[in-house]
Amino acid sequence: MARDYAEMEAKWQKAWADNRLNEAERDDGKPKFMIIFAYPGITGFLHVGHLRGYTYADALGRYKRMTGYNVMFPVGTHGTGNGCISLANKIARKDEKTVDYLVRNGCPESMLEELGEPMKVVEYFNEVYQNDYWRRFGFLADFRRFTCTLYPDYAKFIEWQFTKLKEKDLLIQKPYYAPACPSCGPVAVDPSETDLSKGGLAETQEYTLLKFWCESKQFFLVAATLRPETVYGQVCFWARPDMDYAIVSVNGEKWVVAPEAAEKLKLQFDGVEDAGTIPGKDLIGLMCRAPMLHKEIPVFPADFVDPAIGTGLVTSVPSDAPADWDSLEKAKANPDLVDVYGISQDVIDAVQPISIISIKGYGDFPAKDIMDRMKIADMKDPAKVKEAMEEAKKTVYKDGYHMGRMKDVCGDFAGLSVNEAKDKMRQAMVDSGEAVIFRDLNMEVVCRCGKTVHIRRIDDQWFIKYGDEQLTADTKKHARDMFLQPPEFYDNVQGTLDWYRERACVRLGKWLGTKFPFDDKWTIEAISDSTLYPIYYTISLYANTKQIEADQMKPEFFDYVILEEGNVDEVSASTGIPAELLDKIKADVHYWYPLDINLGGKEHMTVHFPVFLMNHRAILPDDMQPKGILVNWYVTGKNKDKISKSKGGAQPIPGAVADYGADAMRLYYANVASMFVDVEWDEDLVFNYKQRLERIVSTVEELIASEEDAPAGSIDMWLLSRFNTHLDEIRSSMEKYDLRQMTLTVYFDMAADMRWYERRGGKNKATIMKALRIWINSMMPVTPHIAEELWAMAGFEGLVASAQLPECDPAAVSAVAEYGENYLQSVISDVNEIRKMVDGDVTKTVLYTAPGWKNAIYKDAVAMAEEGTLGIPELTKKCMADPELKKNGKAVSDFAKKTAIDLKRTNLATAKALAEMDEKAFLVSAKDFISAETGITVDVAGADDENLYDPANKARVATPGRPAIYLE
RNA sequence: GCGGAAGUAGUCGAGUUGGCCAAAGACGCAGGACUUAAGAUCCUGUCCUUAGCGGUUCAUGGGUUCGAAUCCCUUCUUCCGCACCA
Repeated sequence: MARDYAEMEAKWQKAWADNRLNEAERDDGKPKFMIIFAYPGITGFLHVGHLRGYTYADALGRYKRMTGYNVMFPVGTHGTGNGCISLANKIARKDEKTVDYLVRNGCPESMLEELGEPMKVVEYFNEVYQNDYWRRFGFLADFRRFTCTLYPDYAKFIEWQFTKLKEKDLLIQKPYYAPACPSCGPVAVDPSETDLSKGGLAETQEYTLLKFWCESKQFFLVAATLRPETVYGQVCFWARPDMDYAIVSVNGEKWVVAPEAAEKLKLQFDGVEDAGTIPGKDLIGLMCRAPMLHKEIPVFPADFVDPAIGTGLVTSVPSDAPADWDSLEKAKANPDLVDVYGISQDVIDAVQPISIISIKGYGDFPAKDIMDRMKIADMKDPAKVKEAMEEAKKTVYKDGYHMGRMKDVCGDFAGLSVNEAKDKMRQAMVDSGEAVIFRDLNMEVVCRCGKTVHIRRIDDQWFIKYGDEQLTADTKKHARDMFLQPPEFYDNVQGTLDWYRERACVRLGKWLGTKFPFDDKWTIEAISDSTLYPIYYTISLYANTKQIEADQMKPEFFDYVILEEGNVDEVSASTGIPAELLDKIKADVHYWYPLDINLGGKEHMTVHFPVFLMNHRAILPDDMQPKGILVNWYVTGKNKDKISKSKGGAQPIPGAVADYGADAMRLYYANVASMFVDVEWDEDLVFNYKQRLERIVSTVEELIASEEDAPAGSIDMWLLSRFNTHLDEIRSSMEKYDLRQMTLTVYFDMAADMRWYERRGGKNKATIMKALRIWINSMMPVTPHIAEELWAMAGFEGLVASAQLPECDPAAVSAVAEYGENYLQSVISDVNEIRKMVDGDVTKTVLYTAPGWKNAIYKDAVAMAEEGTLGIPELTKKCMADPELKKNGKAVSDFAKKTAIDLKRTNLATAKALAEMDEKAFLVSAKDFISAETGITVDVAGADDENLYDPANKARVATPGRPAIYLE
């Protein structure tokens, strides 16, 4: 059936908008429900994966609407940071990939000129997100309340928030080391490489700079190490003879380091100045005094030293560093030491590895052991050797760190475990002035702008004090009392909250965002301005409709409407906002808040959600704390990666909606898996959902169109019982926000029931309309457009989007009616099962229902089970007391035993239904149906019947609920 | 390393307060119906065995229990977070 989904969807979306169903207005007489999804950062076009979470939010909101709630579902975007700037820059310089990406996603070429300007990028994507994604998917979001973190009124809110944090002593200043680009300022180094063109996997490492005094030259050779605990094993020093080193003056001392390192030092230490250069070859052969060890060691040449890492000078600990062991062996064998550098053989011979750490499973020299074990000496391919050496280094470091113990040669530190010694020894050397701490990236990192990123010290950095004990304790307590899904998040968040310390909250340099209210050289960074914002949706409406202006939104305004502090006339006087309006806004804020659900992807679990909770706890009173957080997992690409926005693998959203329809995609998201697992994007699967929906649509269409009507019978009771039961299931699933279970009920179970009803010849018009009323209404949250279409077709009143889901009618629920059909299905299934085993054609079957005495026992057993007195001896005793039963002796006691055991494990309602059922009458009435289903003649008989036709003596095995079957 | 999660049939995935679980649903596959236009629809089947019985399963090996996919421990494997990144 060809159906123009786009047109149909647009029609209903317009109807919703015309009826203003999406607009959230305070209604003091009605319970409210406020749900948001964590607004997306503006980073370009979104992909089909993002819509997963957003769709959940809309579906939950719609469900709440149809169960009596006044719902607010606002949306917004997050533009803070440098994403938009870097995107605009790339567009401005006509970066080919970027332009191609934009065009492919439907950006008109004419827009490209304008988009070189960051704020234009923001404006453009604000429209794209709202129109091409959220409206297109049929979200009943209150677009009037849309806000963006770069709006001037939003900035006022953030300023107020920071004023509050400061008042509560939660803002502090201290020095801070951050990766920074010389022109763009601090950048984020992470695998997504949002800010970078290279090096997203780099880690910041804390090196210990060791100072080696060189008496003859009166300067320090400065080596960087990650293993300060190995200083007692130093035997020599490595420098590159083929490069020039820089001499810098640091607080009056002269340090020799690689030129790259000199630049880095300037970023992290004060008073670093250039003081000349020295050729590397001039360093070879010098003697220098090793820190802590206090021994003179010689400088040897080495070609493995990389000037870009650390200081470009390396201290040698052959016992525990495979590279050092290897290099030392080579160096000693190198005649240049004597011939070229004039080092005396005595000095060379004196360089012997010192055993300093004992590790279980290793000998005196772990570095040598690991190389022997890995047979590195036998390797020929240089690339393989390099890889193996890297591996060897890691292994020996790891084992040493966890199992190693310092040996006696290690002075005061002897006997300590390596991980203890590491910190203590570093601290000791720092205290004695022999070492300083230096931070460096472990690989090259290049900013989007093309410059190399280094670690830089930033003084007077502002932090939010998330480590505050009281705040942490209060937040943890609240997190125990609220709704958090999935359960492991509920547990983990406690630990995450504990682990939070200070967090840098402002940035220098070119960033989009709100200026820091206490010093406008800083810009508030992206996470810190997106923690309290849901409450702002209750206010944004007034700014968006120009009822208030940004510059009227002074701190006292927020104090009044949010915290109910201050005097309305004074606030009105100072802001120029009428008192009535102030009170109206205040009433709105307190009607809608607290937030009921904040829904976001799993990436928010350790960052956004905890700070969201902490900021609420820090600033708002008890009755405004968030009530729930729902975390959704991702839609991933084929290779299990998160579908990457930048890599452009996924289909653009508008194309996907056009292909499958918004409802099919919504159903796909809701039903394909639990919220809490990743799913792989699979177009075929989406197509399947589309087909399933179409099948449901045509089923409903046919039911509505059918002219037939028939009197109601047992199958009608069955259908209404089932559908009313489903209503309860839907409600209990949604109680837990379990959309998957809910959609399973609505789109699978109910569809199957409807089919069975038709198959059983159900044709009662009134029953059908009652069932459709329930069914179509149940489809509204997830597939609203199709529900609307069917609702209209069935002639129901108004829009289903504003209809209320019927309550389950307990009078319609009948265990007996439901049991009958299950019974029938299992009889048919048994007949088929047995027929499969029989050779030759089957023409006839006889179904024997259980004899009266078995039914009598069963009834007794059920009655006893209801009273809770059922047991094998009790039941047997009771049976034997009956003279009629006693005649059957052993058969009775066996059956009583079996019945008692069975009943203990079956559902009592089912058992009762069976006990009340007249099986024989039921089977007689269903005879024709069974016959039609199986294609064979059916006879029904009771095992007690006189002149029973029972050639195979089957009737004796019949039990209640399980007729015996004979085939011929 | 630290912390967390998870391993279920050909596949994706339910089921994890222990019992009604040979284990939902979907997909795939096989047979049939309808038809020969459809990535259509509808039935039936899909661990082994078998007149519906029974047997053996839920990464692995052990344990607790009258009873375990579900609880405890071994081992193996996979995934995720670890901070200034939304």
